[in-house]
Amino acid sequence: MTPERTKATIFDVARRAGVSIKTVSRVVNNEPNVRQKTRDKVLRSVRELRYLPNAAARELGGKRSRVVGLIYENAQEFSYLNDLFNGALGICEPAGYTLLLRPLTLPDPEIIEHIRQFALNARVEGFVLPAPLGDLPEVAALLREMKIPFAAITPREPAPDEINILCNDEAASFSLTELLIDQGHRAIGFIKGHPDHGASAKRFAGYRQALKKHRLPYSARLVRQGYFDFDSGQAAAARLLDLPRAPTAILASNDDMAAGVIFEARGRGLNVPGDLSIAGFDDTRFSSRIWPPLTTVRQPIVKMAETAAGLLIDKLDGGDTATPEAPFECEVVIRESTASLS
Amino acid sequence: MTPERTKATIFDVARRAGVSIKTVSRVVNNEPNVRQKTRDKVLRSVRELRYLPNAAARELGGKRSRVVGLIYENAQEFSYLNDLFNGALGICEPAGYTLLLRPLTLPDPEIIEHIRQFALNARVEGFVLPAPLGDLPEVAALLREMKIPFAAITPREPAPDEINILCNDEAASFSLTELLIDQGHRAIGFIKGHPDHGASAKRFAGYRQALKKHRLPYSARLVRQGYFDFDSGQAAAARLLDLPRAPTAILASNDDMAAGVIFEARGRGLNVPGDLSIAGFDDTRFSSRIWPPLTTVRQPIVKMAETAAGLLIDKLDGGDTATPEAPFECEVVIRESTASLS
DNA sequence: TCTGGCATTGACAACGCTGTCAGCTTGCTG
DNA sequence: CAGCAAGCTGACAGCGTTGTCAATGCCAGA
Repeated sequence: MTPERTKATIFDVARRAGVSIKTVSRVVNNEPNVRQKTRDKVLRSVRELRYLPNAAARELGGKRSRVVGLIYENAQEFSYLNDLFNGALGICEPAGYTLLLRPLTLPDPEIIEHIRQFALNARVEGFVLPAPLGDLPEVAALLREMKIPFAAITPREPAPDEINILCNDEAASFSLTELLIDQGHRAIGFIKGHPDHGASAKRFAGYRQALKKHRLPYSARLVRQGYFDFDSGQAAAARLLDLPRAPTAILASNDDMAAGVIFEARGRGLNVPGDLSIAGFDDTRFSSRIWPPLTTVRQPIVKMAETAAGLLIDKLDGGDTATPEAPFECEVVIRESTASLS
Repeated sequence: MTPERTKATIFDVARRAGVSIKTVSRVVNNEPNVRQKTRDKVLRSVRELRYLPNAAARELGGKRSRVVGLIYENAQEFSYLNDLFNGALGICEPAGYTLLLRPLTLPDPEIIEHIRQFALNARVEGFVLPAPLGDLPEVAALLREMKIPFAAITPREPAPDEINILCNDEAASFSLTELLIDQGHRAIGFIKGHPDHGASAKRFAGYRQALKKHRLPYSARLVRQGYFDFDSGQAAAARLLDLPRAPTAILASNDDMAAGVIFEARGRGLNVPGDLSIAGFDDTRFSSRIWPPLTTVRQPIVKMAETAAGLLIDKLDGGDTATPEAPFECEVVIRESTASLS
């Protein structure tokens, strides 16, 4: 085989296979109406010449950029983003799609303009929108106006006609709360997540349901608003621990805040979990690495991202209507930050 | 102004400005030899029509993809990656370049093939190579063979003819060690970083220099090999703390390992920093959020990434030879994980 | 005024693919 | 065995830029 001096084009492949470039195009794009024998000839030629379609020419001729955009909130937990990105990339790459990231700092008064610019500049054909972006009505409106489909990951309200990836946050929160109740805790503090995230309400709902099931009184003074960041978790913990009859367990709506709670507890010389049990959500990279390792809930984020990207690409490739997916299952991970009330 | 039904092309701009498309092209690409008056006319037309050059056509016609690739090790600290990405993106976007990420899981026997595929598929014009990728000779060889320039961030050996972004790791390590010595520590353990990273050797060198300056004996038994991950840090700490005359301070070559040391110390019921002072490197997101907050060294990663991307783009745009940059300054961040020997 | 030479501008052919549409095959029906 | 539909294939015109090269404009110096 002669070392290719220059990259092979569709013409080279066609000549070698003894067909027209159009037929090569059909084969490469998996279009129907090509005889199997012809298809084989072309594929062999493609392989022998290591033919790689020129993406620019493809886009110019065919109006398809094969670019998927992933917009995310810059403040998000990194391991979450990492899983998200790896999951989506793992699907996009083999499918011949390019995955482009676009961080956003929320709240952003110019968010619409930023997304519009990104979509235009990068010729994005479809978006993956992790929480909380799938919940912003102006974003959904913009994408609808631009006729760009999207896959929302854990939105509060599933968007009609779009792809929605859900997980059973509520059930997981229920289980986690139940675990604490089983361990003998009666005064269980709860730190809510950012109100813009759909997950926040669900996690809170699970907490209330568990209390109800076990006939424990719900007390608003044991519930504080947090914003998913370490500092808000710490602040909320401080106020909970200042309470006359402080909780013996605190459930934070994510691990960042739970880490803040641990930090606050340690600062007060409290023993975790001896004096205070703490649990979070998300199972971030550090959840198992802080002391004590955190009891938490793990979402199958990689799989969720894979599914989001996969369904989106199906849609872009003109596949059938996206099938409504069953919610993904979360898993409670029990570690040392929670213990029976002694 | 009529609402543009369809996106404006270079022809529309040319017609409106009363010039040829070639002249529009020249103006848009900032080429010389266009009269100022003509330039203004064209620019006005561009603005009025909201003209955005079609990237695909540009690439097809001009052979320039304006894609910069960022290859990174998937196991890397997320906040490091995040800073890296945000820094590079902040430069690429306004410059009209697309930044594409490509995670790699090291060690990877097929790394060359993976990078080659990525470069080919994504038509990458230049790479940003954070440590340890800038140190792998086969990667450098591949990129040279493919004639793709790159910017290496903190490589062990600056690559000749390429862009190298350095920082004074050694001096920072020296300062940190000196800090511990000043606090009265005499038996200072050191956990080395991954041998593939250029920074590892430099950090170790700074440690030895500080000992030397203060006439403290260097003892190999106080030095352990780590690999930049939490577990190796914990394991190394375990062996150091098992020593007959255990160190009263441990310097880990990064924060992940330092977190492992804290974890191990806590597991043994040691008080940090009362019984053991601990310091790390990198100032990751969690460094200040674990208990106790970690004394560490902060690298200006965002700036380093910006510089890397900036110089790379200059090179791709046919700018002059990249000026050799002075190393970036690291900053010692003193927190509560270190204290005077009581 | 004329000329050479540089600055400025434009005409037109790539670039490598996909969409359209027409033409050729094939297999089946009557 | 004609006739027709469906299956298969190819010719060719875009797609929106940039590169090349020729044409024109302009100015200083002869």
